[in-house]
Amino acid sequence: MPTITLPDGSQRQFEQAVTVNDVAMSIGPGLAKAALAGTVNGDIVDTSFLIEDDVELAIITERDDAGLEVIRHSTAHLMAMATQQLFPEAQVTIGPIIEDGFYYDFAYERAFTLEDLAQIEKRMEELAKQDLPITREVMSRDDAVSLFEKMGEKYKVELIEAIPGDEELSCYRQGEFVDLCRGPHVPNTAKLKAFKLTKVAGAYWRGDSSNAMLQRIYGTAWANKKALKAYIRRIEEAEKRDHRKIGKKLSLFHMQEEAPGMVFWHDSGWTIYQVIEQYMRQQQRENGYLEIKTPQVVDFSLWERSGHADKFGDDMFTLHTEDRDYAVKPMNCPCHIQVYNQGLRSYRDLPLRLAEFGSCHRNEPSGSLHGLMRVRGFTQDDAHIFCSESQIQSEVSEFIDFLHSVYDDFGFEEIIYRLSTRPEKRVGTDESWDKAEKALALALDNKELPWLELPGEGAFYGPKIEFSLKDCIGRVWQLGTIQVDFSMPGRLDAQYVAEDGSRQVPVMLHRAILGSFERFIGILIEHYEGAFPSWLAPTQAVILNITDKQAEYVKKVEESLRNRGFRVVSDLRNEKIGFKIREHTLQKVPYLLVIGDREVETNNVAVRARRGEDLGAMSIEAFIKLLEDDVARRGRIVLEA
RNA sequence: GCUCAUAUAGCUCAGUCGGUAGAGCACAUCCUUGGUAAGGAUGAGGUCAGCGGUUCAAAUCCGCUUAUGAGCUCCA
Repeated sequence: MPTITLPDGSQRQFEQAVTVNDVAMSIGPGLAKAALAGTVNGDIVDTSFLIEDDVELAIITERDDAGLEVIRHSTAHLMAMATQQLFPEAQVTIGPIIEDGFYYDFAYERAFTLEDLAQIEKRMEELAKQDLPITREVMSRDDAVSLFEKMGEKYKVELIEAIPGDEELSCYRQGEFVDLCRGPHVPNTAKLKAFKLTKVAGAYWRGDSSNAMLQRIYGTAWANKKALKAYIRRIEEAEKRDHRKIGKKLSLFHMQEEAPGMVFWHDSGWTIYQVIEQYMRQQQRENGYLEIKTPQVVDFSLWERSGHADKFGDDMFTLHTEDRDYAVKPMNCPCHIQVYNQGLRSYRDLPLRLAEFGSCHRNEPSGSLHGLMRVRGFTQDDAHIFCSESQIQSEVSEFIDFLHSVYDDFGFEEIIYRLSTRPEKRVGTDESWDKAEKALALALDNKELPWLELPGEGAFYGPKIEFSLKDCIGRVWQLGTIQVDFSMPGRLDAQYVAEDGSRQVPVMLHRAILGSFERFIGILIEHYEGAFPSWLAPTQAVILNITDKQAEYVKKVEESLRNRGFRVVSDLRNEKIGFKIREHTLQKVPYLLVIGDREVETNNVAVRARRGEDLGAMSIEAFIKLLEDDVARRGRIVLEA
């Protein structure tokens, strides 16, 4: 005689065991129709789940996030069913949900084409309309193995065999399609009303590049057609932020076939780059860093000693002269240790923070190149902090504060924090690793930052924190990082004299805030959709004449703004004012100063802000003040008073 | 690096069945001097990513190479 407590606290009693669906029905037939799943004491279950004891129950519908996840998961099954009907030779593997959708990996003799996708989607629509009931059955692991063996699903068998022998497994069946799955699923295929297959791509079995390549079909699924349409529109809008498109439109940079993965910066893009570099230089100076500059081409033997040649030799660009082999540096750290090693260091010198805008080259795999986000030639705002173990904690903590103040200036709010911990192959004692990981975790916790642990993802020489941001379509890119290194200083003979006169090996913290200028600017372009705040905008204001008569006055205004250090140009072309305004608005210039006879007579400028608002006529001095304030604000988000 | 797709004028793109290319914008010249998102006319501009093959004939079909895109792997 179960008593069921609903989310609003109300209770219902039943004479005998009931399913989630029965309970929903007892509340109302509308709810029963809308029910996709339930949560029983916090665990998500099918609507067919039989409740025998007193429980807390919530009915899940498409309005719950969990309901949407169930829909997506069931849509993945629907796709697998449709695919196997059309391509009986295709074997199923895994089909999880992802952000906004799902995918399913198939083993098939050839790649699916876009025509195949359209066909699969059509079959899915048909199957959904058939309103096939989706049923759950439980079986032993061995029964499951023989079932899928009989069906010739060898990947599925491999998956099941990895599960402990005594565990019970569940299978879901719809029509003649069966799949091993934890569930839950929607009660019938008619609940799947709004989906679309989006792309097809190869993906390695179990994510291992030495395994076979499977065919992955991606799809998106929503509660209804309206939400699906809204999603598609959202993606289309997001794609307009693509830094490659905006970079071209605003002529910030370009790349070309002769230098894959290398950036040709145009004057506008280089202006942004330079503003950022000068800003970082200033910030570093204020935060106790010493700026240095080290060579880009260094004898290969240094990379052998540092361990880079061994681990990353293939990714390094090398040069050969008659008698020597060199490498173009892929990282700055070995060079920074060379600077550290000049002269005998004392514990009194620590922490020593050496910074460099270090130009690095890495021969990244061709398939991984991506606009400015992943390039082969880039410049890092790199620095290495040489310190004692006892200084790690405070250095990491100070660094995170520094990073936040920089990100605030760029208006970044949604930072993803990740802590990568010890990998299997590593150097250093467990004791050091314990200490370093704890120091990093504590630094994050002390600032109450939400972070995710990536076990085993640390570098071989030490754990690291990654600070990442998302691009316009949600891909995550690492910008900042701080990494503890127990290995390299020792390998390259860095030492200091401790209080007791003994020689000690310093700990090295690798750290970057922007990461690389290239990637950072890529993210920045997408963040601002090309509409840079005044301090970064390549051109801060354009001065426009209405007719030739005002040309002289325009030049005068231009000169007085230039003299105050602003980046301004005048547009004296023989075009209508509306035409010029349109053009510079599309170029996302923050301020347009319109000069007609009225402004010349009153010695004013008429100011139009980028969004189209008319700030009215003002004196040149008043505009200078306005722009100065705007520049001083940087990209900080100003809360409305 | 792997799978699939793509590559046509400076940019965005069209080009049917194989018959040696077209639009809009941009650019140049001229007219127009116009008050807040496109004034008008005329003109120039490409041997269709590169190499090879099939064919009387290739932007179009086939192969290779390069680059780009999406995803996978990788990312010190």
